[in-house]
Amino acid sequence: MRRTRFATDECPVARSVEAVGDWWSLLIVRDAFAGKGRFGEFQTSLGVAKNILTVRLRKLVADGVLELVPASDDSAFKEYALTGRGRGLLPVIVALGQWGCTSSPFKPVDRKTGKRVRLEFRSEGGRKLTPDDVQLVPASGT
Amino acid sequence: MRRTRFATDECPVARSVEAVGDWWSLLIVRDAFAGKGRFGEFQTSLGVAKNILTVRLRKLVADGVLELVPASDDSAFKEYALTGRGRGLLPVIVALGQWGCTSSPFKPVDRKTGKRVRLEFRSEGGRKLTPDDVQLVPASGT
DNA sequence: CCGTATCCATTCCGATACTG
DNA sequence: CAGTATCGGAATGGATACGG
Repeated sequence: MRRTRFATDECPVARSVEAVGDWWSLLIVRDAFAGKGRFGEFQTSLGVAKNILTVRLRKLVADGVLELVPASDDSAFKEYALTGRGRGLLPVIVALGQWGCTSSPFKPVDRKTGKRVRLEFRSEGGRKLTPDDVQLVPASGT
Repeated sequence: MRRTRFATDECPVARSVEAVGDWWSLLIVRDAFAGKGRFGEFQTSLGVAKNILTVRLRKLVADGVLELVPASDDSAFKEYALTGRGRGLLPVIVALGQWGCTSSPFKPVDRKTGKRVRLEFRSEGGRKLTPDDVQLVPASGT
């Protein structure tokens, strides 16, 4: 029963971990943000075995991260599209990307201006904080 | 040779994925941010098998996320502490936490004011953006 | 207390072959 | 193109026993 435990873990990080499943899922989500939606696109992009991809996609759909929609170009097929919940994962992707390195094949930009976007910590007052300004405290709701 | 491929992947997300390894590592990092540092603390907190924990800690140290430092209370033992690189993972943890849910055993606060901190997308001009305002574009460096 | 070493079950992953 | 089915190898994970 390995890591099923995480699904009911009280920590949202752990539950996110469980929901997204494994890293394949996250890379699929990354590709989805990059505009990919077809089974073959994911398969080519990730080089993952097709059976694994099938399982991952199914899980992502079951978890409400992706949904199957009619393909835009060819009505005979379906496409995988991010749900609202799925789009909520963008900060995770961007945070990983920012941590990974600077030069990236995918960069986040403002949809309107096309300018570079970054993830920042902001206090309630709106003040920009560095990671060192931030600490994780044990709890007390919200 | 499974997923070793990711280590040389050009995408920083994929490389982060490889560096952090698996979800255990991320949960260890989460605990480290929460002030934990001793082997036993991780072991108790995560309920992970000790041999697995050993491997994960070793990998995190090798990847420069954690480092071994003399224990503060008992000089006979060592503690695992986040490196600068490791502290850079905080946005990832917080992003996962924000996505996971609202009520959390760990919340990020401003170290100085104690007030709630959130991760936000900001354009270069400083304007706050929603995830829907942001798109991932294929590349062109930095 | 802090690991290491071993054993075993489960799972993951990749390759391949096959269907519609 | 979009999967499904099966197979074997590798890695993960848990439990336990052992040593510094």
